[in-house]
Amino acid sequence: MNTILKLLVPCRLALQVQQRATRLLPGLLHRVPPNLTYVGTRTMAQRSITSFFKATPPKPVVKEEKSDQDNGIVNGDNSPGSPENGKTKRPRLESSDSDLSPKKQQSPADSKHKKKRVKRQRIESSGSEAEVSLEKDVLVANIMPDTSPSPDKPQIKVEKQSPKTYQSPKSKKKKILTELNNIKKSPSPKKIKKETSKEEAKRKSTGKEDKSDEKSNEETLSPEQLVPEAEYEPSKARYHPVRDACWARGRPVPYLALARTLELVEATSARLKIVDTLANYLRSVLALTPEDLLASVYLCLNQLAPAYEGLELGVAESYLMKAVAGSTGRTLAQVRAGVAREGDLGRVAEAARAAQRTMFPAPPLTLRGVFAALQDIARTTGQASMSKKISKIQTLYVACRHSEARYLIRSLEGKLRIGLAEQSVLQALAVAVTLTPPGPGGVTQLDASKGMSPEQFKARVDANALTIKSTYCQCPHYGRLLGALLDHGVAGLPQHVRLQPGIPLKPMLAHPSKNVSHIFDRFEHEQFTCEWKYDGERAQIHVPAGPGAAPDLLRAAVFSRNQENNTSKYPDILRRLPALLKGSVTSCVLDCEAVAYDTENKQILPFQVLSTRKRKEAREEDIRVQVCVYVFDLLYLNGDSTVHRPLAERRELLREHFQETPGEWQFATSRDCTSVEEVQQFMEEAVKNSCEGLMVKALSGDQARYDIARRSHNWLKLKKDYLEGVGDTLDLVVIGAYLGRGKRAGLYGGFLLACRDADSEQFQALCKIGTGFSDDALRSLTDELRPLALDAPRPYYVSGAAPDVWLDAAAVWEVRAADLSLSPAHRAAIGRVAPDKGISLRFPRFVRARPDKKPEQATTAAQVADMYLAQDQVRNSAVAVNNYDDFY
DNA sequence: GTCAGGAGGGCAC
DNA sequence: TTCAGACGAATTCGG
DNA sequence: CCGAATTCGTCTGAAGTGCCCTCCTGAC
Repeated sequence: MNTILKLLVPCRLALQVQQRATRLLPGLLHRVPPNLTYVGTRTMAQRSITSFFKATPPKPVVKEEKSDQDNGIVNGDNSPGSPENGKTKRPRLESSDSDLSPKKQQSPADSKHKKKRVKRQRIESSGSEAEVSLEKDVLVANIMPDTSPSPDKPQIKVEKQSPKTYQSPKSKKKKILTELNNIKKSPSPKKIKKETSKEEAKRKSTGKEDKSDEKSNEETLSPEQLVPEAEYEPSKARYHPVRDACWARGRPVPYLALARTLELVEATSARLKIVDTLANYLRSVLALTPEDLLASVYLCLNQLAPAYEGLELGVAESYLMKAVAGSTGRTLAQVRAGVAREGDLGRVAEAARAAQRTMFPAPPLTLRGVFAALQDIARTTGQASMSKKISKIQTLYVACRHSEARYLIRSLEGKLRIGLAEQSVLQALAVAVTLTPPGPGGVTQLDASKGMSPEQFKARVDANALTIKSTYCQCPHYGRLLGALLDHGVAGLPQHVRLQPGIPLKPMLAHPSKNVSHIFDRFEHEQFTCEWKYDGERAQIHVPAGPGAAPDLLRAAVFSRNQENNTSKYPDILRRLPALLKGSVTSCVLDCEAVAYDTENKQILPFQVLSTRKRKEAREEDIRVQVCVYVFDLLYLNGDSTVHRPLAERRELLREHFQETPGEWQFATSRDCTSVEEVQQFMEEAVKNSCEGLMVKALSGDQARYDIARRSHNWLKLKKDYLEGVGDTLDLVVIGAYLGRGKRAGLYGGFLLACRDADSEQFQALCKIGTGFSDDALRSLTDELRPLALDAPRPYYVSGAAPDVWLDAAAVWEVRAADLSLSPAHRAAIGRVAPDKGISLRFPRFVRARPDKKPEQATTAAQVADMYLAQDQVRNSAVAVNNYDDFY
């Protein structure tokens, strides 16, 4: 802490000096006449777009070196060409053409080595936490007096062994194949397809049928027959949902059961295996305690409720560190140091908990208890709520056993980081309900795969997964989904849970497209359309049906891309709804983009302006930033879902039933392009009109449906900064580093970059950067930069924030960005565009190191300011900016 | 007791 | 938002 | 024709800027 302060002081001083100096400058640079021309970005970038489209670059070549003259501002004309050389063949056919990609250069042996290394690390990491203490045994004994494990060793053994259920890909693959061959001959028709581990396959192949399955569904296990909680192992081969569970029928699921499941998932990287493990756990829940299914699923996903209910924990790392420190008798500094070392508060908390003895152990945690407590924490608001929250957290924390602490803390942090997310949970749910189907009469079958061939079983799982995912995408509400699943089974889902206005659905997303030929590859024989990609905020507008034939505008709602309820943010949009809806509309769901709009100059404003709008309970009379809503899709109309219709039809319905009002409601500008040139021209128009680029969508056929369950990224987006050699790149100096977390623990995970101010001889911090590095690059950059660590920043560093480690200015990196923005946080070019604001980068990413450049050759503050001012959006809104002084 | 500024959290992109 | 890595499925290659 | 190799799409978790909202803290 002290060191940080020491580091901060000189930096702050320098900053103050700098700020004072800039304040003395008249606001000359504040605004720029629109007729001014710049050597900077725009001209170059625009030209580059043209050249990009025109050139049909020959072959992917190793990136050309830039000439030193460009000084790293723009990679304009020396476009190295696109990797796909404009062919309209399917990419896969090109396999033998492109032989210079980095991946290819790596020998297969190398990559296998790499894989092995990673896997081994993962196994070790989860095996190493053998934190079984006597005290824990006591706790276990408390619940299951008759099965209390003998002290220490057996438990340790289990903890250490269990994660090894998978092997390196190579050996694994071979084994599986042999085993599968055996299975082909074996009479057992069990769920072979999913089995990936050697032992499982082996055991399967023995073909011993478990005849007591159905019977055991009826029986109730006595406590001594139960698996000890700490030894619960849902990754087990031939898992039996009742006999292998660690709790009895009707009893609350122990939180440790979930923690054990998550632990095994964390130790596994094979996705099928992860799904299998989670599915087994879910089968037990289905068979024994179905009322805990919802909480189980929510805890796996780190959610408390549907997003639109807006329930947030409001606690994150800093408060959690206090809680952990407080209840383990450590200082905050000790916990901080632990996190810096491990890169994960969860593990630090787990270790701290394990080292602690409790005189009177709290009763073991139940899953529903933890879930309820988390909801309770989230609902705690108002004065002194933080201390209440912390004490609630501490109550939970001191009751944790084994790995529970790790996952409890990570749940509170908001990220489990175990390689399990929504798609896998839904898949696991599908596997679980296929094997152990619920229904009106409860679970009657524990293993429904009996008598099915592997192919049949897989087909059944796939079908169920599609039903579940599709239902979920149209109604992302786990309460409803799981409720219907338990009551009616999978078959009853589509009937009981469906798309309805008022509940936001998952929106269609787009994949970045690096290259125009990608578009033509993807939509080879299909019609497609291009739409301008507006730089605003996704808005899903719902209008439910009223009592009569009229829409119920009072219950209309606006949802964000992540299903957050934004209704109170946009009273203006809701008021204007009647102008949009023609008389034929009784209910609808519209997919739109809300964009900041200057009504006087009829001009789109930058995203940064939109983001200054009030977020909650906005009153229309207070609104200063107007929005124009660009409608681009129709998902529901007059009681019927339209998501399965092709875009061409949806668009037609949209135009038929809705009407534009200039500056308020507009249909997204679109053109059904057929040639590269057409796309090129349309893209240029979009960029000139303050848009980010284009969205490309199939118009007809299967690909044109709004079908998130099958493919959530079915559209393509084309932005100028994706295109090789077109976007803005800068050459920046590394002046600091941040310690990595999670999978980057032990390495630098991010860096602080600066530009050079030639006038004041300073390095001014411009942005942080943390993406674009390959794992290897990050490793070698960390090694390379560690020796450059400084005790204090150089006097000529100017930065608003202090990195974990200051570095001597030596390395120069090429960095790509989408835009430049005015920044209250960074000091680059401060005073050159706005008196008290610097400039920063939007979406900065690492391109490559520039060992050929010295820090003195880095991009200068003046160039940064030029690049900022040369942006189309800034130029377009220059007039408007006068009216929005506050924003600039 | 009130109020302003700051820190932390969460959510857009 | 961007990006990279791992996996798994689909496709192509080669003996 | 079959197994090996290659490629592509999907899923996940690292990381970015910048804004508003909420709560805490310290000054008056």
